[in-house]
Order: sequence, then C-alpha cells, then structure tokens
Amino acid sequence: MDYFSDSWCSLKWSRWAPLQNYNKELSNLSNTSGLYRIRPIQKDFLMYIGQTGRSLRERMGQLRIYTRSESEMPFNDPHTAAPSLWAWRDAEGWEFECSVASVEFNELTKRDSKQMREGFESYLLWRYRLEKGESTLCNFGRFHPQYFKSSSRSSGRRGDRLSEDEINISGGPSLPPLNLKGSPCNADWMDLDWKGPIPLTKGCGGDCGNSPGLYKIMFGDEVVYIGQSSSLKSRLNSHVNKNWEGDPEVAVCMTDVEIREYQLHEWENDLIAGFFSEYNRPPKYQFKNLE
DNA sequence: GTCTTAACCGCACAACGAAG
DNA sequence: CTTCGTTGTGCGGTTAAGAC
Repeated sequence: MDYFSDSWCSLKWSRWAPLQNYNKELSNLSNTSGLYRIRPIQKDFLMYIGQTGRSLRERMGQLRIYTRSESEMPFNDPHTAAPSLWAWRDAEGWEFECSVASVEFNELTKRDSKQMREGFESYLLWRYRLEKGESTLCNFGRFHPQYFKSSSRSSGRRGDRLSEDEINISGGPSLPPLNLKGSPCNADWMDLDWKGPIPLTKGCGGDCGNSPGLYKIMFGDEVVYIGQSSSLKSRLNSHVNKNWEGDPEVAVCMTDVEIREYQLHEWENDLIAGFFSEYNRPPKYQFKNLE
C-alpha cells in the first residue's frame, strides 16, 4: 500500500507514532511545518490527512486530546479531527498512530506557503482516494454515522452517541474518486460533463435551477478557482461582485440532487488535486481570498 | 533557563439561510 | 434577488504554565 510507505508521494514520512500515550516517536516528531497522516493501529486504511504551518509535533499534540477522556467527546477546537477519532474509538475500540512529513517553502511568503501546503494536502487526499477507492474517514466533514459532533469550546456543546433510531448523514459511503482526464479548461475534464464557460454575471446560474454541483471559474484557458455548492445558482451569484482582476467566466457540472455535502467536498478536492497534479500548484485563487 | 505544551482568542475562508 | 449575520472548518498568534 503506497499510502503507508515512508516515501508516499515523494515525501519523507516519519515512523508511525502511537497517539494514545506519550512515547519517544511522538517527542521526536519534527517541529517544522508539513503534512501528516493518521491511521488506526493494525488497520489498513487512513483516518485523516492534514497539514500545518506551525509545528507538526504540536499539531499532533492537539490531536491527542481525543485520548483525554473516555466518557466525553472533545471539542471541535483546537483540532477538528479529534471528536471524530474519539467517536470511532468509542464505537470500534480503535487507537491511532500518526506519521508526518516535513514540507517547507522557504522561498515563499507565509500566505503562499499555506496555499501550497493546502494544495499538497488535496493532492494526498486524492491519491489516497485513487489507491483505496474511498476517502479517509475524518476528512471532508465525514463523521461516524452513529455519533454527532461537538461544536467549539466556546459554544460548550459536546457531541455524543446518537440514539438507535437516529443517524448522522455526515457518515456514509464515499463517491468514487475522479480520474485524471484532459486539461482543467476542457469540457470533459476529469470525466465530468462541464457546461459553459459563460461570463460570470448576475443570474448566470439560472440554468442550474436549484441543482447542487461543482464549478470552475476561468480566465480564458486558465482555471483560477474551483468550488462546490448545494445550490450553484445562489453560490455563483455570491461570486459575481468580487474584485476579480478581469472578466471571469464560469463552467458548471450539475450533480445528482441527492448528493451529500461531504461527497461534494470529495469531488471538489479531486478537481483541485487534478489541477495540482498538472501544474504543481493549486488554482490562483484557491485557498486564498482576493487581495 | 530553555524547550515544549496548553489555553485562549481570533482570523481567513466557504457556505448557508434569514431578513430585508 | 441581495445583503448580512451565523456557523463550520482549520488553522495561526500569543502568552503563560509545565517539563526537563
């Protein structure tokens, strides 16, 4: 399994360090920025892939708060995956371990480094989806179907197990990964059926009705932003008055109206990663707002 | 004293939906 | 339809406590 190897996607991954107890591997993790991956001990799949611009060791410490209490789900902050790890442990008895890879862009500004790390994270998530056929269990807002998630510490709302007759729709099957095909500006990019492009103007999403779907904002042949929404029409309108540096166009791909929110995020991620694999960077305005 | 971790606060971004 | 407030996500900045 490539996604477990110490050279996955040409990175230099650390040894696996158990999260449930302090140990030598944990304290030896790099203090640099980079990417990390989480798996259940003794299992053959990943729970989570993430990135940090601070310290990987510190970030793993924030994730470890899932171990602090057996009876209380941790809050969503400072690590959004901690409630999810807690829920899976509570349900299945799993414990987890991590492996990190230092990634630094010393020649870039902090802002641009973050954009590159997030692009690389998307790429890893996509590679995992291609190799495994499904997503990591805790990315894209996925959650254990029999639990509901804690909110932030300030809200004070903790998650817990749901009653037998309830289900969390953030749990469930992944959509199959999108395969690389064509160029981002093409109408069949990643084997989807893209409509347009047409100028990004008020009402340009009128043909979409209330359909959810994916969209790509373009300047000529350059895709500069990729997004998703449960309502393309309203989402596109919210982009119209932004300070684009030129005259943007937009192409859309409508999806099944029954598509779940996390599934839209899976495909959006695949598209960003497909772009990343071609250009070695995310689209110009991805992961960073207009200046 | 230095290195590391915990805690608090808040920012940037994306999406949504209620109010107007 | 448009605007605006809220929420969720995923971090970063900062400081002080704690470990060594």
